[in-house]
Amino acid sequence: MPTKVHQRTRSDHASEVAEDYVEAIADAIADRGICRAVELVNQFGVTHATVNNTIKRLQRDGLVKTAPYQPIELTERGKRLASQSRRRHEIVQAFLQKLGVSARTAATDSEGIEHHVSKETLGAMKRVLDNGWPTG
Amino acid sequence: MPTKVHQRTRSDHASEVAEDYVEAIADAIADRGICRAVELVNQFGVTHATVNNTIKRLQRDGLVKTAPYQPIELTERGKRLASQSRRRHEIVQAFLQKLGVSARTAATDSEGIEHHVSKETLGAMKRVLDNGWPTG
DNA sequence: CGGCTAAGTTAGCCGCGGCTAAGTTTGATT
DNA sequence: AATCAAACTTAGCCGCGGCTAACTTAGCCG
Repeated sequence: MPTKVHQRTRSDHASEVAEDYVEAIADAIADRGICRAVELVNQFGVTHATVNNTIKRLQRDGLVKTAPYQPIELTERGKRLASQSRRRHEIVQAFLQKLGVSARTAATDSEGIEHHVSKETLGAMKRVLDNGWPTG
Repeated sequence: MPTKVHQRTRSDHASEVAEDYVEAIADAIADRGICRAVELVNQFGVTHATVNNTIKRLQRDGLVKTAPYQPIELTERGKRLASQSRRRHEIVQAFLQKLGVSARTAATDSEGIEHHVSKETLGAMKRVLDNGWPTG
């Protein structure tokens, strides 16, 4: 009876790594105009080879476009995912700080939490930021 | 210059899968006295083979003990991890509900979030549950 | 007791996200 | 123009957490 529907083909769902990468790429482009792989190497603390593999997956999945030895750019889908992720990230981080968590911890925890927050929960956090704590 | 905000020092941490498994095993033992692999198969919606592989890793890592065709038991370390995970899970879930999130969503989101909540953030959530919302 | 079924095991495969080691390209500086 | 260091690519490896397919064991029941 457990009806175990195996929905394996979840190619429409970007991984957490994908979200982290497009967010970082968008930030780099916003800050410095372009994004080079070495910036991701530094930011994520992984090797160049790993960044390369990941970028290839993101390109295959239609989130980034790049060519050998060229800077990394985002596709329209990539840009959409990046701004979505960034918005979630900002709301979670601000919410945690409003909760009384230190800025440093809020930054760390929001990194992990942002990928697991549903629309409903995000809305509840946003409401707090806009209107204060619930039920007076 | 290199920001290197991201910390790779999670080697001492059990994986999220490990935490989910020991939590489920502890629940099964609490509810029915023993835990059989088929319960994990049903609960996580994965195959028997996958449960087997995972249990082997957990045994290698000293979290569970079992023998062929025998029920799954927790080691002391496994029990400690389970109750820790369960406590985190409960606090996060209750906090989300207090935030105004539906029970259903709180259950889903807390599953993902619990693995990324630091001691400090958990403490802040607990404080809210005990003493109400912060700063008057 | 013999069979059958559910539970468990084993072997082998895959993609992701890591790594090292070695080679290639680029671009700045001399 | 030649060199050199930094950036990048490629090849090959690993462990995790999934899977299928095929097999073995346990235990219930006729």
